[in-house]
Formats: sequence, structure tokens, C-alpha cells
Amino acid sequence: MSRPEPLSPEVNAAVDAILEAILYLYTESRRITKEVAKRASLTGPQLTVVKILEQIGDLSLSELSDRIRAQNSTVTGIIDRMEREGLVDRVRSTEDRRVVRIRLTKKGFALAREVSVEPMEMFRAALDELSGIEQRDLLTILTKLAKRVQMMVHDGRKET
Amino acid sequence: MSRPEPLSPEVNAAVDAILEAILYLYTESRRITKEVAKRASLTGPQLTVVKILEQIGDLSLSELSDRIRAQNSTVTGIIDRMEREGLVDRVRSTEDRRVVRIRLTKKGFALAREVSVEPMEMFRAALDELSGIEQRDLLTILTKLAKRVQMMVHDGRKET
DNA sequence: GCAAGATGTTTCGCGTGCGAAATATCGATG
DNA sequence: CATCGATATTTCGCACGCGAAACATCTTGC
Repeated sequence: MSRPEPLSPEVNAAVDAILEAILYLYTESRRITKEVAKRASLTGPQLTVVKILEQIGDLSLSELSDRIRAQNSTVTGIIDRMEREGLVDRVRSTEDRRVVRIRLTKKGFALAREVSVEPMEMFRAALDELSGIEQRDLLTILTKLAKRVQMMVHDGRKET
Repeated sequence: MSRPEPLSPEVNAAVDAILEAILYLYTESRRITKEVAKRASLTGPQLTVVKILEQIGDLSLSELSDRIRAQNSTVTGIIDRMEREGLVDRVRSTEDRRVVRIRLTKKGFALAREVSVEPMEMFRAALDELSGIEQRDLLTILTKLAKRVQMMVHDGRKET
């Protein structure tokens, strides 16, 4: 809503530093996921999908897209390649024939069990070294921040 | 370093939430950059490159890669397309003929001036709504976290 | 029951993004 | 000065990742 005022320089510096840190953490987390996935001859996104399906069972393609925060068209491609490798099956739903349910195959389950290590182990360890208070603060502030951004995005789109 | 112990469930939940928030913020920041870039018929990375070159002048391809945290091979592609559009020039360095310096063209500069809005305006606004204390805390904790991860990555790579 | 719109998925074209191998040049060592 | 290892960039093949358009199926209004 209220259009952002020009901010003071030191705030800008802090913002830059915060964004820098977030970018770094994100990049690193992705790199690590990829590295873990490689041990099972998977790509990062594929490992994510396998783990999700292992934990919560079949999902429609759209539900899966929501989970991993990607567009349907992206997930279609990922599932194509996983199906080709025999990791998942596409099962047309009988109730609504538009929807496709994605199901882990035996091979897929085997792989999921094999890579039991959580991809985020390193982050967990790093976070664990923070004090309990710091953890709580971090979560609180990040959540608040995410919520604000979400609101702005949601009802924004009016001003340049 | 000490191998990570299995962590308690509530810590795991907090970690998941924190990672979730970071993922969200990152994704959103990227989406916003893209949207801003679109106004100038640029892609997200291209806008980033244009803005960097505007602010600090010519850079070698490697220096540019470092700045935007991407591999050289990725940046080669980005610069290829930008050169095709007449936004930048490749200038072979005379001192060291291996290096290529990337230089904004007049057209590139014009575009950079045109998109004067900071892509991160929305984040700045969101962060600005946090209290000063929260901002400081967030920065402190994120920095600490990034540093820890960095250390782990740096001297890790020993255990499975 | 059927036309019109809504919803779920795929297709297409394009732009990243990466790692490994190729290429070009530099610098040091003999 | 020939060669060998280091450094800068490009090429290649592949896997995302997106938005727009196409397609299939469902639902609603009539």
C-alpha cells in the first residue's frame, strides 16, 4: 500500500547485506541438494520429488507443482524424465480424467530409502549451532518478512 | 568438523520453516526482478548485468561471473544474447589477451538509466516495516549462519 | 443435453544454469 | 625458446524454469 519512501543509506546497506545472505544461503542449499542427489544418480529436483512422494504418497501434478513451488509446465518435464527412468508412474485419475496422479514405482521407493540422509543436513547443523533464542528470532523475523512481502505481492500491482 | 548429531523434532520443524521462508523470499525476489526487467524488454539476469556495469564500469567475464554468482559458462550465454541485442560489447584485453572485458554500449547505458527503479524496492519496503532491532537481529543471525555454512562447505567434503 | 467457460495437463520456444571438455593465452622452468 | 602447468573463456549436452497457447475434460447455465 503506502508507496515506499526513499530509505536512509544505512538501511539500504543492511538490506543489501540481508539479501546477499539470503541469496548465498539459497544458492548453497541448492548446491548441496544437488550434490546429495548425485549419489543416487538423481538431479536436485528429482530427489525432492522422490522424497515428497515417499513421505506423503501419490499427488496430482498440480499438487506436486505447489509443493515444490514450480509451474506445471516445469514439473511436467521433470516427471517426463523420471518416468523415462522408471522412477514414477503417471496414473490417470478415474474420478476426474483431467488429473494425473504421480506415483513412485518400486524402483523409486528403493531410491528414496537409499538416500535417507536429509539434503539439508548441513543447514540443520549450522542452525543447530545458533542459540535457541537466535533460532526463534530468526524464524519470527523471517516469517514476518515473508508475510509482508506476500501481502504486498498479493494486493500490489497498481503502482509502477 | 564434528559430524552433525540427529536433532530433536522441534528443531527440525524450525529449520524447515526457516528454509521455507528463505526459499519463498528468494523465489519472490527473483520473480520481482524479472517483472521489473520486463518493462525494459530484458530478462532478470540481463537487468542485473546492465545495472552492475552501469555502476562499476567494465568488468572481465570472470569478474562478472563472481558478482552474479554464476559459472563462466552461464555468463557466456547471457553475454552472447546481450551482445546480439547490442547492449554490450566484448573487448579483448590488450595486456592479457585471454581476458574479455564486457562493456555497456550506448544503448545499454540508455536502458540502464531508463530502469532506474531498484528491483528490490519491495523488499526494502518490507524490511523497512520491521523494527530497527529486528533488522539488526536478522542481519546478525543470517550473517552468522552464512559464515557457518561457508566454513562447513569449505573444510567439509570428507564424510559421506 | 449442449454451449460456454473453468480447470488440469501438455507442448512449445526461449533463457538460464551447470560441469566437463576444448581452446587460447600466459608464465615459469629448463 | 620449447614445453608444461595455470588461467580465461567458450563450446557442448543436458536439466530446469517460465509463460503462452493448445488440448482434454469437467461444470454450469440454460
